[in-house]
Amino acid sequence: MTQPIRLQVDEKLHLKDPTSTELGQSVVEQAILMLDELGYEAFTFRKLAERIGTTEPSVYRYFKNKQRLLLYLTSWYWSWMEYRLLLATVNVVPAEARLRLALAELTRPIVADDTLPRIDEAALYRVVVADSSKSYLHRDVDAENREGLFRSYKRLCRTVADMITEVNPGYRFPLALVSTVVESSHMQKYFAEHLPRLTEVKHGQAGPSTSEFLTDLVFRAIAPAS
Amino acid sequence: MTQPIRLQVDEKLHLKDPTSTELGQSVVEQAILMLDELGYEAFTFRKLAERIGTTEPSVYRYFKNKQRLLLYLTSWYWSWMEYRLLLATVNVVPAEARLRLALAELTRPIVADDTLPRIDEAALYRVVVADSSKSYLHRDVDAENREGLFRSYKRLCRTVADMITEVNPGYRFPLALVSTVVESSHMQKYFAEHLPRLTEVKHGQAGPSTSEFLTDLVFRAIAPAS
DNA sequence: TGGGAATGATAGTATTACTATTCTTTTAAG
DNA sequence: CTTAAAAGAATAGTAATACTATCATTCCCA
Repeated sequence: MTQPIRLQVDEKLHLKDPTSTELGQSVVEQAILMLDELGYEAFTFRKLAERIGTTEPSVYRYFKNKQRLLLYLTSWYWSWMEYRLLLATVNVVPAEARLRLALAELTRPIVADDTLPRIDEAALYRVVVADSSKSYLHRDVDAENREGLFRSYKRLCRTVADMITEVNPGYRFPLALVSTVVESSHMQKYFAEHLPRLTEVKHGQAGPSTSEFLTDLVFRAIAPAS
Repeated sequence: MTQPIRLQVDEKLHLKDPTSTELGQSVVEQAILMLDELGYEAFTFRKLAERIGTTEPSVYRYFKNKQRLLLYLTSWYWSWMEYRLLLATVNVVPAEARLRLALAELTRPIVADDTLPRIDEAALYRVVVADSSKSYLHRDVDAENREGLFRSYKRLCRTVADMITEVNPGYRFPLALVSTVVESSHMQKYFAEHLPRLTEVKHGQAGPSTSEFLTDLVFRAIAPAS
């Protein structure tokens, strides 16, 4: 059995550390499930409180509002992704092989496992696919960015961008390419399921995968001109 | 002076055609400006009604809700984009040149002009950049898709995907590539302005442009293996 | 045992999204 | 003209949401 891991997220993302109490853990655990079931718009702190048998203000004690809770969950997800990415590449030396493994981690759908206690990884993945962009597409981005709340996302992108630069130091857009790939990997999954005319990637059946598409895209993009 | 153009959008996007009355035109005109100023979340029909000197139910007479109004505006934008794209490529025969011109249209930021009466194109562009993904990232996508409300977006993607296939019939992911490019062109602009550590593209200053990044990306991606 | 901090519950408020109903104007027929 | 039907717009709601001020309880250390 693998060790349960604990990931750090920025303190400013919560008012009170939800991992420090039983109630806090329930809040995070059930928030993931309810966001997955209801979607971000229909999810409310009142419904969440009812479900875990507590009251609205108790939830507000942990998170300022639902937008911050979403940002907490996505930040946690990015940190977890970076951890998995480092784990997958730690013993690999050749730059191209490292990048290939990193891309495989970045673009592969998450299925359920139990490395993380009380976290439904598959549900969290679906929430990230459908709603992560809403954590920065709003009026307060600039203020939140000044507070450093997007650090884990930036760090992840930087890590992969550095791998690209190692493979081809002459490529001019490593960061833009990585952020495009990360967002596209979610988008293609969402399109395959809901707007299938926008992609060749298939939902839940045999067919070309997002991983194939994006891995091919990256290696062709950064290949030195021949 | 260029002819003012009129674009068709699906009838189901509105309850009553806003172009058919003075009030309807004001609703669309001011909605664009207010969405740009306030962002999608803070924008309400009440505020809009107040601004144009009418009442909430009068606005609801034209659009079912604010999500439909957003979808109307983005659909209109995609139709307009396709129109511009056809205009730019109509007299060009070589497949590669056509694709290059299409990508230039797709990825270039919109600046103000007066071809469209009562529409602030630059404001609409900013709204599309910041909020267009919210028109499909919600619970009702599947129902709205069944109603055909995403047709203009699909048609645009298909048009460009066909251009890619003409350049290289062997490329396996034309649609996925186009939807990635379209979304990325907005995202890179948004990141450049709000989260600049996620991209090499610069906001409002000299530096590599989104067009350069994405044009390079597409042509490298579809280049036949040498 | 008693005072303060931490936690939680009660009961609000302002705003939002939306609607049922009424009022007014326009139009069109007799 | 007159009047009746239809269309358009305004009034005045409601239920739900996002949050908060206040009050009550428990816990912990002195």
